[in-house]
Amino acid sequence: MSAASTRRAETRQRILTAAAHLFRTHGVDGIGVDAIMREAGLTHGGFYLHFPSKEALAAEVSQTLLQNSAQRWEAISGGTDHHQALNQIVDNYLNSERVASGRSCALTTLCADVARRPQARQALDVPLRSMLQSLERCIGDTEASLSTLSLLVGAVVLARIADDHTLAEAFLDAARAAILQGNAAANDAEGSGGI
Amino acid sequence: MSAASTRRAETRQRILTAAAHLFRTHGVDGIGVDAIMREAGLTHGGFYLHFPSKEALAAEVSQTLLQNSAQRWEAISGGTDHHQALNQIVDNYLNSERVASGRSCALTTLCADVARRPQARQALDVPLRSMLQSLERCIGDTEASLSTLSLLVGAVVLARIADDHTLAEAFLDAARAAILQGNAAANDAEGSGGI
DNA sequence: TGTACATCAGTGAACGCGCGTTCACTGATGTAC
DNA sequence: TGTACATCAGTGAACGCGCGTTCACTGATGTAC
Repeated sequence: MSAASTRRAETRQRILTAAAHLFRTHGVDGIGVDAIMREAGLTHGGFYLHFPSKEALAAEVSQTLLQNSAQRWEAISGGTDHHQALNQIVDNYLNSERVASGRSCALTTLCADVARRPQARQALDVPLRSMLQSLERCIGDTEASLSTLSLLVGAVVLARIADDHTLAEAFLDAARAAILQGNAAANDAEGSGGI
Repeated sequence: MSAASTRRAETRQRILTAAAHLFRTHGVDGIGVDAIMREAGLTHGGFYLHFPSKEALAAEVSQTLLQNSAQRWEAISGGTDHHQALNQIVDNYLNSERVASGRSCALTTLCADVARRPQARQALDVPLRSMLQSLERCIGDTEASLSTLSLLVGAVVLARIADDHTLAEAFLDAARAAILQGNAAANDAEGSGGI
């Protein structure tokens, strides 16, 4: 039983991985179950042994992708150097190679698909709040963590939309500068207030 | 000829309007030519008298929607009171009713569709740069206008993704506060520097 | 250790359906006389 | 002003195709004796 169920879980994972890649590249409505199963090395008929529907798969893929981000942020923000943690999160998020190759955060690659799917939106609630919490741990302010996440997401979305590579980079650079400078200013204010 | 060509142009416009509504609601891949033509009060066969393909329609719809935004911003930012102009742009952009009803900026409703379509991305280049120019006229700094647009776009994208209405509003409110406070700080710095 | 059977992950044909696009046709409008 | 004809926007059937989902079947693996 154990060996069989392990193999089953591995197959399921292979489908999730293939779907994550193809959904991010083509959008949920831009790719079929058939293509996903082929990328996972299977035939389409077996899909329903692992997932009740394509919609359910879309929700689970979105959730899994964002959970991964959330866990990484939690690990990074767990240390003592909050400034360095924020730096690491921001640099990783705004990395232009990741953005250009379509491996940027699920919030930016699947935003439209998720916004239209109540099931997927609900599945993202927990990891999204977790990411906000990690940011808040770094920054120390709730409102600033909300606007910082917005800035990160918006910069990547715009970099993906921008037709010109230079403009795309400019969005990423401007966001990085705004976040780090904004946070430095907040630290200064806090520092001077303390003295 | 004039009356006929006017009617033709009106029909074309009706298709564009219907497509804008349905693409924003369901995504480009989530709605068919048939449904668009039905919403425009026509049958699907006539579509190709007005557009060479569905892809071309998607590009033109995206461009038209963003051109409208760009023109509004240009008009608003054309006045003398830059601070009030920025206020107006931001309040209009982050309006929670617009966001909730799916009538938010095309950059946030069609972002994924556009990012995947080179033709649409190219069509958005001019209006996107125009919006940045309008922001720069209000704010007076290139980098700040890039990060301000990112903040606006990101907040709306996240508000659309957020499953909880309270969280959605929080993203919009935090972005508004960050932009207006950031701009006030920049004005202060400029003022003190001048003296 | 070897055989018989049960389980069940995976296969691939088939389902009804909607897609994007084409095309022969219709019928209202505009022009020529 | 009235008639004959040309134009062309719009119709709707048809094209091949891929979609999401179902299901009878296969065949490898695991269990019982």
